[in-house]
Amino acid sequence: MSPETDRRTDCLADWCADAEWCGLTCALDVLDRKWSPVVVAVLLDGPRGFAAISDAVDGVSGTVLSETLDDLTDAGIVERRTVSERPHRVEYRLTAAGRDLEPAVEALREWGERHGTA
Amino acid sequence: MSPETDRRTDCLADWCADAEWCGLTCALDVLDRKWSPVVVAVLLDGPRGFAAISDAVDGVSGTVLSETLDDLTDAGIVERRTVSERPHRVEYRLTAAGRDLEPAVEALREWGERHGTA
DNA sequence: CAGTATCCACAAGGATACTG
DNA sequence: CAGTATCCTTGTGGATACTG
Repeated sequence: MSPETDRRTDCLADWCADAEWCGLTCALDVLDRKWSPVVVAVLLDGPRGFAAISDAVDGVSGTVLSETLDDLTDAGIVERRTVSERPHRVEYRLTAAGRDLEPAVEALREWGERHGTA
Repeated sequence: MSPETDRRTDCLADWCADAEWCGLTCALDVLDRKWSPVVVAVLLDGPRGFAAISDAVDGVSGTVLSETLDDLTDAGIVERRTVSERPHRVEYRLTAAGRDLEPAVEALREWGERHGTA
């Protein structure tokens, strides 16, 4: 009954207890934050600046959006590009791994369209 | 700038601010809890009792699993069936809406298999 | 504009003990 | 076995103010 027995040690999610659901838990770990999937969905339409994302994702605070983008960047899903301009601008775009999330995000969105209404 | 302008009032998620991502936010709202998607994944393999789910989802406490199943039941994703036996037994199974989550869960799991390893 | 630094509030997970 | 009732701790979101 040792919890380590069938645990995937190469899994990014530290709460992945059993190998059976490791893929799922890893994906969930990356999209753990409330707004992460929505941000990914926004960026699937193309690169955006901070303000554009903030506008598209109505309801998120600047602080949290910043943290969310940081986490997504650390996870290798989002890439930051600082544009040397005045005023200061930063562009966020999905990496290949990020774009690869499209089927999952799409599937979730479609489910919501079908079942998520009262 | 009224936040209510383009908000889908028929969306189950109360934090769905704009119609654009309503489907996605609704789905996320339903799978909001840490273990919800994993529980759904387990039940995609067929109906299970409380103990069986608890065993399959290694790492979750009884309290939280109970709450998770309650929420999923309220959301119309899981169905409870009490089996009149001794000792007391309860069976959980996915509803049609729950089974309809399979593509999304599968897509997430596949992404994790591809990208979620260190 | 694009953040960072605090501070606060609340929700959710976990442990334990108890009940039908 | 299948929960429910507490209690505790942490994580996360949000507001505000400040910096480059």
